[in-house]
Amino acid sequence: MSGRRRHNRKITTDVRVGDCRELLVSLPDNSVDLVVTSPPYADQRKTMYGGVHPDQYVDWFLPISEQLLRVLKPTGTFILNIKEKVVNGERSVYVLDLILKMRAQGWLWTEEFIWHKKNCYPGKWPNRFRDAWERLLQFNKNRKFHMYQEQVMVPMGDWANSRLKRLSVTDKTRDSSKVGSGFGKNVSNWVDRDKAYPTNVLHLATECGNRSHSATFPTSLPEWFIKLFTQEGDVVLDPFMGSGTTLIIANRMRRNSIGMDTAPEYCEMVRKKLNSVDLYLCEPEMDYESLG
Amino acid sequence: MSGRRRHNRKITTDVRVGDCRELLVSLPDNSVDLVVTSPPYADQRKTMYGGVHPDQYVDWFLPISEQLLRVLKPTGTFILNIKEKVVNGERSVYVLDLILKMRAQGWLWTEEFIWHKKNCYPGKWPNRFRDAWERLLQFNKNRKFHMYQEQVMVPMGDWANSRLKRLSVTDKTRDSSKVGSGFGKNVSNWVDRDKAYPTNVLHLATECGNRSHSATFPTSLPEWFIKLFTQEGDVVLDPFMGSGTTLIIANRMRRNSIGMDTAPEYCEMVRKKLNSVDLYLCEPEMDYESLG
DNA sequence: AGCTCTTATGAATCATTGA
DNA sequence: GTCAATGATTCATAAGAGC
Repeated sequence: MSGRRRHNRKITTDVRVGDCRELLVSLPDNSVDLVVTSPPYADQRKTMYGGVHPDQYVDWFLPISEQLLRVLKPTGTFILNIKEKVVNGERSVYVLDLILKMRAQGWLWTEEFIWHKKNCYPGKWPNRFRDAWERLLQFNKNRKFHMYQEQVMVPMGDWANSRLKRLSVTDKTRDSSKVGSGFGKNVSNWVDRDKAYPTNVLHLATECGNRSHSATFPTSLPEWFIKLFTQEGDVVLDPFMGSGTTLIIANRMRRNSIGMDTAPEYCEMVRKKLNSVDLYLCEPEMDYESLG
Repeated sequence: MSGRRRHNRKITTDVRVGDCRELLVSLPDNSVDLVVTSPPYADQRKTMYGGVHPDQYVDWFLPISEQLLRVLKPTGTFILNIKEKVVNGERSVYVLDLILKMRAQGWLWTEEFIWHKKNCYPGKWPNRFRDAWERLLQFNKNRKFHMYQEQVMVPMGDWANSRLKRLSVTDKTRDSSKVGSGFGKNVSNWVDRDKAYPTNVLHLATECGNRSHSATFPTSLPEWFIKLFTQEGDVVLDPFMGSGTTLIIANRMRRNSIGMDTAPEYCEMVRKKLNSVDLYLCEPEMDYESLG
C-alpha cells in the first residue's frame, strides 16, 4: 500500500481506434474487472456513430454485450449508463427490451442505480417535465462479485456533523480525564460513523468539461464506480470512450484501462490528455489522493 | 375560484369493500380522470394476505390494468407506484414485463417518474446498497391528456424550501388561531415568487400517517399527482386503497374519488377518517389551502 | 427562536432452517 | 434439491421535545 510500491507497477492505458464490435474480439476471455460505458443513445449523435434507430438499438447492442460478457472476469461488473428517448410522446422500451435480452444472454441484472442530474437539460413541454435522471444498470456474471463499499462512503448529514463537532470539543476532553470509563468506546463508535454508506441514488451534476464535445458524462460518475468495483492495478474497459473521461480518471486512479472509439480525432485527443497526466504520475512524490 | 362556489358542489368519496378485479367491472367507461395507486408488491410468501408471487404478478395485474384502461377518460392518466424486489441477488423483471404487456394492451407508457425516498429502509449487505427509489410509472390512453403543470410548481432553491417547510408546521397553526391576520397573504407571496417547474424526480420522505397500518406512501405523493392531473370535481380512483391516503387527500382537495380494498377493516377505518374530514370541509371559513 | 439531542421508523435482504 | 417461511441485521432521516 506504500506510495513507492504503487508507482513501481506499470499502469497501461490503451486507446484503440475502431468499432468496438470488431475490436472487442481481440480481447482475451475473463480479463476485465469493470466495464463502465455510456453508449451513444438511440438516434443521437448521428454523425459520430452513424446513429442507431430505436427499433434497431437492441439488435445493434446485443453482439457487443455478448463480447463484454466474454471478456469480463467472473468477479467483474458491467455498468451501463443509458436512458430511453421519448418517441411520439411515449418512452421507448428498447432499454427494457435490452435488459430482458441481456439476461437471456447470461447476464445477471443485479441492480439499477439512478443518476439524478441536479442540473438537467432545460426546456418546457405542455405534457412533460424535464428529464432529470438516467439509468445506471449494473450487470454481473455471477452473484458473487468484487465490491469495495467502504471506498465510496460519503460524509454524513449536518446533524451528525454537528454532533461530531461537539464530541470532538467536549466529550473527547472528558474522556481523557476519565481513564477507562468505557465512554471512550461510545465516542469511537460515533467517530467511526462520520461517513455513511450511499444508496442506489447518485446525486451528481452534469459537467461540461470540453466545449467542443457534447457528452456531459461527469468525471465523478466513472470515478465512483471505479472506486466501488476495482482496486489499483485492475482493468477498466470503456468500449464507447468518447472524450475519454473514464480512461483518464482510471489512469489517474492507477487502474489499467482500455478505451475504444470509432473517431480517430477523439482517440488522438485522449492520447494527448493522457500524456500530460502521465507526466504527473511519473513524479514519485505525487499521489492520486493529492490530485483528487 | 371563490371558496363559496367550490363548497356548493357536492363531492362524493366512495369506499367499496371487495376485490378490485370484480368491483372495477361495475364502473362505467371513460369515467375516471386519474388512477393513482400503489398495488401490493410481489411477495415470495404465497400464503400471506395480498401477496402475489413475482412469477404470477404480471398475469395477476393485467386484467386489472385492462379494466383501468376501460374506465379511464381519454384525457386521463394512470400513475402506478411499484418497485421490483431482489430475488436471488438479482432484480426481478416483472415490472419491465408488465410495462411491455400493458403497452400491448393499448396503454401508452408516457413517462417514468422517480420517487427518491430520503429515508429508505435500513440494511447493509456485502454486494448491495440500500434501495432508495421507487418507480412512478405514468400511463395514458392518448398522447393528449390533461396536465396542470402550474399547480405543482415549486419554490426555487433550498432556502425557499426550508422556509416553506417551516411555514407549514408552525405558521399554519398560528394562522388558524389568528383569523384573517393577513399572514396568509405573506405566505402566498412567497409561493408566487420564484417558482420553477419540477422535474421527473420527486424527493419525498416516507411517512407513516397511521401507526396501525404499515404500508402507506406519503400524503404528498398522491397529492402531487392529483394536483398535476386533475381539477376540482374530477374523479380519482385508487383500486388498492389501503389506509386511504389517496382518498382522503382527494376529498380534502375537493375531487370525487373511489377507493377499493379487500379488507373491510381498512374500508371502515377510511370511512371514519373521511367523516371527520368532512366536518372540517363543512366549515365555510375553512379552505383547502389553510389545511396545508 | 434557534439549536441540540433523542427517538421512532421505514413496501428491505440475506442466510438459515424446515418441509 | 427445490421451495417456502422465519429471524437477524441494518442506518439515515425527520419529527419532536428540551434548553
